[in-house]
Amino acid sequence: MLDPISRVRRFNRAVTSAVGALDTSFLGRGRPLGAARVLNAIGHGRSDVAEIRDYLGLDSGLMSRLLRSLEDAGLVETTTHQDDARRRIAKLTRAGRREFAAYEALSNAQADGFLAQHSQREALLAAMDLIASVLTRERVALEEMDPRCEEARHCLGEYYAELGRRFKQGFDVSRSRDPDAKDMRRPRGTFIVAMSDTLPIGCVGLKGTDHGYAEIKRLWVAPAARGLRLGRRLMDATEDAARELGITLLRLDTNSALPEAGQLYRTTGWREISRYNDDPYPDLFFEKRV
Amino acid sequence: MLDPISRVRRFNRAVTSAVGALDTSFLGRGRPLGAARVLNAIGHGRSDVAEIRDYLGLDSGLMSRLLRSLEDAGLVETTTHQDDARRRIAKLTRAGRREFAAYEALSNAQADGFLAQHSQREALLAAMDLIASVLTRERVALEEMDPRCEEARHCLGEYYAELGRRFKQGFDVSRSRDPDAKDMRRPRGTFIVAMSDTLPIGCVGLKGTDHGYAEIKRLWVAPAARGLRLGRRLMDATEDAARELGITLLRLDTNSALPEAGQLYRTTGWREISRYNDDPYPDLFFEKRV
DNA sequence: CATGATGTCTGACTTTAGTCAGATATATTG
DNA sequence: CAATATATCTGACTAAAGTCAGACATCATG
Repeated sequence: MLDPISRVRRFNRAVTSAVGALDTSFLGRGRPLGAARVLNAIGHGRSDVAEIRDYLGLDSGLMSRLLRSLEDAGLVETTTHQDDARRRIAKLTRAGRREFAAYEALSNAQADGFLAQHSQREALLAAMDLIASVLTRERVALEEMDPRCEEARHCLGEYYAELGRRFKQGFDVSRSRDPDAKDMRRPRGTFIVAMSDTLPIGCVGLKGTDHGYAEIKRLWVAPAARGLRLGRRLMDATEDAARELGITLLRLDTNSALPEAGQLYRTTGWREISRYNDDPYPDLFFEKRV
Repeated sequence: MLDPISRVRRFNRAVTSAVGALDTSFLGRGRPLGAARVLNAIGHGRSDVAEIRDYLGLDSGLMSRLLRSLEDAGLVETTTHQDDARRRIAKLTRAGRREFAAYEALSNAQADGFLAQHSQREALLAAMDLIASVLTRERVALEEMDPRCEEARHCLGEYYAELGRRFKQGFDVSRSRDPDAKDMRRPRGTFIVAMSDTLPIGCVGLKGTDHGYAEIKRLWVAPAARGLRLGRRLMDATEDAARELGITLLRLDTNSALPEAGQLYRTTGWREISRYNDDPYPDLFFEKRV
């Protein structure tokens, strides 16, 4: 009734019936669910037939027939892969794009309707982010990105906002030594964003310097993704990138108001060192040889 | 990407594939999903065939066949309803109870596994409660219960804990005028619990007095269910109950540290009056004629 | 270039879910 | 009691999803 397992199962029941409703709404366009799923997979940019089959978990015979039915309806055209004539590439036709847009509109309206049902939108969204992050934790992809791209800027914005909340004196990025974007791009360094599906949920920067070491900056994990050991994965990926770039010594600074970060560094081979810069915010300094 | 609708849709995708996995895990017991659902509905105490059919949204022909297949497998036996020989009552046999227990174990293990994936259990559970409450908002049932029952005690415990957090001076129930349970039972008064599936998510008490009015006490809505206008529904139900009991004048006290409550009373026809008791906690007093 | 692996397609099949039109027995109501 | 409504069941049907074996073209590799 009130024990944790019952609460999870209540959630499962609620969500199962909601998902059922979501599926049947797709049937409103007079197309079996299987065909609709293939159409939408193609619309979302998956073009390789084998990839779609894999993503949707379909038998190759079934996949072939579904694709054929979409072709017959004039929604999809297929060509052969240019490097491998066995593989097929599927693309939407003009009519297919129209149809896909209709499905998208349906999905968006549904999502919008769901949000409209609750006055505490932000709480609801945060809850959904958290659950989606846990469910898709196996599929979080770490991607190297330009620190100026939209995903990176989103992460950094959230990071600064959080420092502002957690530091007693607040946080003003212009007073901190804001790393130059080009120092966090290969070959000087790199910037890694953790993507869960389409949502950026964490980041870390590796900033090259001219002083014989590189610095780790901007390690951030979205509140919804904490507890999934994502910080450790981001740090591991950064160390791998550093080794690739021929960097052998890493440094970082942090603040004791962020105890979980200090804890992470201490348990992953970082050694506390004395202050090596004059940034006003940090009060803890670490070093690691990779 | 980061807009609210995309976040909802990311959640939908995550949950859809998880639900798919959940469904197929049910298939692990070599029984089609339809039959498994009927078996589980019976196991969870639904015995009236029409009720099961309605709950699962099945056609009567299909329901009949599924029931027959479970009977043939020796898992279910049916009898006719004693007051109405057209209706059938389904019960699990010993083998059926064993099979049901296996499904339950599967579901519990699954829920437990999900919880184990995240270190912030409470945050995860709160998020699930919130989403489940929004999804099942249409199906919240207001039920009159004994104020001493488990569901009621859970709500009251949460209510006191919340007052403790929100009142500057804290809250000690023994210093407040704790209503006698028998004053919140028919015919003196009543106690209503809002149930969402198996989870109590709100309550309100109607306490009879000997002074020509009845008092509304213990109005509480779970944090996960706020924003769904449940407070208003609970108040409406209490007024209905009062009318049924022949009560024409209602009073209540509250505290200005609970502004959403005061707001609710002011917009639903309550009139502020002067202090009518010596309880140390309230500082606002209302009255309504029904 | 022979051999085996891979990606796709086709035909033949099964299972599951669901629909619809009666048939049957029982209950309700004027 | 007659007429009507209700609950269940049965038979006949369809749609959708999925399975499996094998055909065929193409690719990779020794």
